[in-house]
Amino acid sequence: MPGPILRLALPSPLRRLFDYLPPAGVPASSLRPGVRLRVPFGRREVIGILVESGEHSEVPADKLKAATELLDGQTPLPESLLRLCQWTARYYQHSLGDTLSWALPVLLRQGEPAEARQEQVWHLAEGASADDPRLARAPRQREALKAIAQHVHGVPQALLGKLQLNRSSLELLLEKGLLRIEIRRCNAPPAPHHGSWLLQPALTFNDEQRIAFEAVRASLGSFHPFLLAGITGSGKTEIYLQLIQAVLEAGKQALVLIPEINLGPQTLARFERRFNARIALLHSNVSDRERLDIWLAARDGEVDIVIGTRSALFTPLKSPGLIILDEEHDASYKQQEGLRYHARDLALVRARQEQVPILLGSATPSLESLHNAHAGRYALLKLTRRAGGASAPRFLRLDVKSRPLDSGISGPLQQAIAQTLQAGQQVLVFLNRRGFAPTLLCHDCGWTSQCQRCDARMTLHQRHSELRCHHCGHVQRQPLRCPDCGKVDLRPVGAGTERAEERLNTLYPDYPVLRIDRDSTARKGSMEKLLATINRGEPCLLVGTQMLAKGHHFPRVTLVAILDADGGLFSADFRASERMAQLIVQVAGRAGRAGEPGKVIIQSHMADHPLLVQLTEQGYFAFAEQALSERRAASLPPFSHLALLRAEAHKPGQAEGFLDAACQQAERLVNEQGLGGIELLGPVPAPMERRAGRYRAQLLLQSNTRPALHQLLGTLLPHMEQLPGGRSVRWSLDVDPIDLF
DNA sequence: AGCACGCCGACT
DNA sequence: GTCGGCGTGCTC
Repeated sequence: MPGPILRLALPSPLRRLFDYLPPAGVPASSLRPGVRLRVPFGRREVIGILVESGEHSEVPADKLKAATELLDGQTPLPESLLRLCQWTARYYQHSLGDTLSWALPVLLRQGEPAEARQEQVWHLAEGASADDPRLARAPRQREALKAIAQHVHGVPQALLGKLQLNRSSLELLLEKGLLRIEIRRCNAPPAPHHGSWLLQPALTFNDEQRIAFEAVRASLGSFHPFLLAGITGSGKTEIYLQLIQAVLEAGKQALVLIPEINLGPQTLARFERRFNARIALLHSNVSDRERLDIWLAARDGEVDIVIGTRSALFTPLKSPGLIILDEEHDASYKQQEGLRYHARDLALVRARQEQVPILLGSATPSLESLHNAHAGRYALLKLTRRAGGASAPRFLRLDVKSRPLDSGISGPLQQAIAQTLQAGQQVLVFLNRRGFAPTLLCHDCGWTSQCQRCDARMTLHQRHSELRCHHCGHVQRQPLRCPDCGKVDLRPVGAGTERAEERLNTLYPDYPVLRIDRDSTARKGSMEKLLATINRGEPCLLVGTQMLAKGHHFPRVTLVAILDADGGLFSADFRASERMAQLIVQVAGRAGRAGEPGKVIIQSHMADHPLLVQLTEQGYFAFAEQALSERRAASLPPFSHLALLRAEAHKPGQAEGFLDAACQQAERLVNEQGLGGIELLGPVPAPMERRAGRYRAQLLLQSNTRPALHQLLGTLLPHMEQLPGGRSVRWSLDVDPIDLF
C-alpha cells in the first residue's frame, strides 16, 4: 500500500530525493512511480519524478510541502527507462533528478503532456484524378488536387498554408470524394504500406557474414553482447540490416546508435531504401517538439527503427528487439559535460535490463571492448574479408627525421602525390589540426600568440585573418606587427589543414584541392557540395582532419598521406596511441575500394616505433594486443578502473586546495573501510592549467577493482558536497574518463 | 543549479 | 545616497 509520502527526483545537482505530500484531491492509486508532479522547490516551482512512496519522512512535518499538480494521470514514464536512469545515476555518482533531465526530452521536463498529439493529413482518395470531369470548370480545385497528389505521405494540416492551398477548394474536393483526411500522430514516421518489410532484396552473405548473422539472430529474445570486428568494407551494415529485418519480422523494434557525425542522413537513406517500416532519426538538429513526438511514438510502438546519436540511447521502446551500436570505438559516445556517461557502456546495461542482444560494431574496436571479448564477456565476431574483392591498402612508414618538411609535406611524399595525380587518381592528405598554423611567432622578440584566458597558443586562421583559441573560442584579428616590439616579422609556426591546402595548391596547380574540416564544412550544404565534387572522380587532392576518416567512401582515392603520426606516439595521454591507430586504420579504409589497391604513407619522426610497426605490418588487431599488454603491465584501463575529479576556480590554487581536502577525505575513507588496491594520484594542476580564465586541477582515483572504486565514490561524494569552498570551486566527477585533460 | 540575502566599492 | 559585485546558505 503506498504511503502518504512521495519521494521525488528533482532537477538539481543534489544527490538525494525530496519528500512531498500528494497534491490535494489526487487518489493515491494514481501516484505510481514514474509520474511527473509539479512541486514548489525553494522559491520556485519545478517538475519532479516520483521514484517511490513511503509511510514516513525524516523531514520535519512543518517543512513538508504538498505537490501542486499531477501531470501524468494515465501513463507514467516507462519503468524500464526509470530503471536505466537509476542505474546511470548510481554508476556515474550523479543526481538522479539531473540524470533524468539529461535523459528526457526537454518538453517533458517543462511539463508538456506525455501523450501523442494528433494531426489531420490530407490525402488523395483512391482512384482520384485531376482529369475528373467534375473538375473541368474548377481550376483551383484541380491545382489543389495536383498539389496534394505530389505528396505520397499526404499533406499535414499545418503545411496547407505553406503550399498555398486554401481551405474551401479542399473542402469541395473532400465532398466530391476526391480527397480523404487521415488522423495521425504528429511527426510520426509514415505508416508502412502493407505487405513485406522489404523494399529491396537483401544481399548475399559470405561465410563470415553468415556466421556472424546467425550468431546474433539465434540470441534474439535474450541478452547477449556481441563485438562485430569487421575491417572497412567487410559488410557490417548488411549484417545490421538483415538482423533488423529479423527483429521487424518478430514484431519488435530496433535501436541503432551512430557516432555524432553527419552520418545520420546517409544511414537513414540506406535503411529507408531497404525497409518498408517506420524509421525515426534523432540527431542534434531535431527540434524539441519533434524529439518529443518521436520519443512518444517509440514508446507507444509506433516506430519500428530508431536511429540516433548518443542521447537516443534513452529513447523508450515498447517492444525492444535489438540494440546496434556502430563504430563502437568512437569517442563521441562519451558525453563530456554534466552527466559524463558513455552511451556504449549504458547500451550494454540497457540491453541486459531489457533482455535483448546488443551488437557493437567497428573496424577498430576499442581496447576495452577487445578486452571484454577476450574475457568472454562479449562474443567476438570477425569479418576479415572485403566485399567485392578489393584488396587491403599497403602501408609505408616514411621517416622524416632530419628531412626538410615543406608545410609538413616531405619530398618523397610530394613525389608520390604527383605520381598518383598523374595516374588520374585522387589523393587524401590527413592532418588532424585545423587552421593555418598552431602558433604565430615574432621572429624579432620571441612573442607568441598566447591566449589571454588559456595556457595555450592561439591558432592562426589566415583565411579570416584571425587568431583563434581552440580551447575557449576567443577570437581576435591577426596582428600585422608584433604586439610587444612592434616589428613586422610575425611568422606562422607549424602547419594545419589551411596551410597544407595552400601549399598543395602551389605544388599541384593543375589539380583542385578540397579542404574538409570543421571550418570548411560549417555552412549548411557545403559538405555535400565537396562530396559531390569528389564523387565525380576526377583527380584531385583532399586535405582534412578526422572528418575525412569517418564514414564517407572515396573510391577514387588510391593514396592516403598521414602527415604527422607523432602525436599518437609521444603524448602523455595513455590513450593517444590507441586513438592514433584507430584514426590511421579508419583513414586508410577510405582508400582503394574500387579494385585499385590503396597506398598509405605515414610520415613520422619515429617511423620504427614498435606500435607503428606492429600496426602497419600486422594490422590493427596485432597492434591492439601489443597495446593491451602494455596497458596490463602499467595497470592502466581496462586492467584498472579510473575516476577523475576535476575542479576549477577563478583564483589560482583554489581548485587544487579544494581537491587537497577531497583527497584527505578519500584517504581517510580508504583506511576506514579497508579498501585495498586504490591509489589517489594528485591533486595536480590540469595539463592545461588555465582555460577560459579558470585555474583547473584534478585528482585521479585508480582502483584494481570496480566495486572498491564505487564504494569509495559512494562515501566520498556526500562529504564533498559539504566541503567548504565548494561554492567558489566548480567541480565534477568523471567515472571512466576517456581523456585526462 | 537557481535563487535569495547580505555586506562593501564607484556611479547616475 | 544606491546599483551591483560575488561569498554563503538553502532547497522536502
